[in-house]
Amino acid sequence: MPRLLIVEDDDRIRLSLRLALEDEGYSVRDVPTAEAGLAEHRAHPADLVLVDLMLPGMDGFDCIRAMRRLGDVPIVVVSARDDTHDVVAALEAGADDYVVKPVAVKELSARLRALRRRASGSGEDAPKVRRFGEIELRPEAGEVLLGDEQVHLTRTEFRLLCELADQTGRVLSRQQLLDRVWGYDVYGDERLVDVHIGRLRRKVERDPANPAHVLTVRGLGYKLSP
Amino acid sequence: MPRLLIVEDDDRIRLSLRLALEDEGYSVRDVPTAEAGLAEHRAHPADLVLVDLMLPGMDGFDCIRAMRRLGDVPIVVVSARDDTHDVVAALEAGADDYVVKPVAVKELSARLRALRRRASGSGEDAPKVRRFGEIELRPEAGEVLLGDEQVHLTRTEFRLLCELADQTGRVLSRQQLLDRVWGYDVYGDERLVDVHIGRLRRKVERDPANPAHVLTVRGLGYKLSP
DNA sequence: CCGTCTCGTGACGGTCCCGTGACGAGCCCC
DNA sequence: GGGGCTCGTCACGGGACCGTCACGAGACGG
Repeated sequence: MPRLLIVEDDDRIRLSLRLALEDEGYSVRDVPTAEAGLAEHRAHPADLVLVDLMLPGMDGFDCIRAMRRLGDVPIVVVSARDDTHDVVAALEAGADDYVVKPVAVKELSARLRALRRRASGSGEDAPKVRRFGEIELRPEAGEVLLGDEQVHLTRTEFRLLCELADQTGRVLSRQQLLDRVWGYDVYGDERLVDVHIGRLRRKVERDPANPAHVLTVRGLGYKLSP
Repeated sequence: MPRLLIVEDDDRIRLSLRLALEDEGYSVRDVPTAEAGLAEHRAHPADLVLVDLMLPGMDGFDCIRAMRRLGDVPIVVVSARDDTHDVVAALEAGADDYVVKPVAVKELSARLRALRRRASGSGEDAPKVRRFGEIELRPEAGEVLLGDEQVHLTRTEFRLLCELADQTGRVLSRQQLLDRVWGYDVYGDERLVDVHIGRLRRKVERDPANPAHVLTVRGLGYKLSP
């Protein structure tokens, strides 16, 4: 579930954007100021950021620049001002797109999709099926094979495995996994991750007590080793 | 000089776009039909494509889809129709952006720049692995290799090594290391650092008694030599 | 050469982290 | 409504890890 961060000071617009984009399948967080947006993005990096230009305190341009320094997350400006000068300035600051309020949700959603396609894939179509030793993951089919026999994973276990697989070899903290698997808005107990990791291991590891792929990195989180 | 292909049937608009974008530093080719555009792109692949939607013969949507099949060149639609339905359809077909005529050249140019930045830049960011002789440090994976075998570090040892690595060659005092590894608010015994340095050496040094990289600077602190 | 200071290291008790089993709630399909 | 499946919470136990201390070796200055 892609994570989207909305930075917009108008409560009504923020809420309506949030609802519309949640319908589109995004896990949304929204904040009313640039400062809060930066803090939020630092704590929970988003896959996409929507930012207004006219904000109290730090303005949208500075917000864009600051986020650019943090990473290359796609940024879309949603502004009331239909002015070439603003568009150019926002894009120069590091934004990827600029749409004018009032926005058609369908168009915004299409632009977000286009941007995500461009930002993530960079062209190469993924081989869709990934192997980790004896574990074979087929996201399309929703299947997992251990050796040559299929194992049944619950939805949560499956998504957990997918998220780990998307970042193979990299450590993901419990909080990151909560964000990605359970969604932004869930402030659950981090121990919840442990339980599902355990359940996942019992299904995809030959020796769950000594996992070969779903590894614990003590004090940091979990990772999937190739 | 980035190569830009313009597919636009209106001669006057095509020419003016061409001149404007040549001024912006693009090497421009222009054609009046989708068929010619595809042929041109096949013969001389462009870095960027501008496509009109209303074209005689094959229309812009088909042109976009056909180009998408050829590669992942960034495509910008330049259309007279300001209609959400068209925007969505164009983006779904594979376009990266959609601007409405008459276009402000400055804005178009800024959008092209933003798109090129995104399209090229998404090539992997630096691998972030650092080497110090036989010691290889992979912060993302939470791993450390000595030679080609992985050594297990505890969280504290790992952070300690990372902090030293961040300031390679510079001496860090015990207090600085306490601040960075254990946090500002911890007023622990400075000797604590010694203990962990020792433990670290036993794991990442071939001869812990005569360390080659994790060095003591008597009276000052420790440093990591490259 | 000797006293003092600094650093390395082994041992040990306490703490925190993680794995796991148990349990109840919600959900869906018979 | 019952049974199976999945999920989230909790508590417990074991072990990894940490911080402290003490002792000894080596470095440095006089």
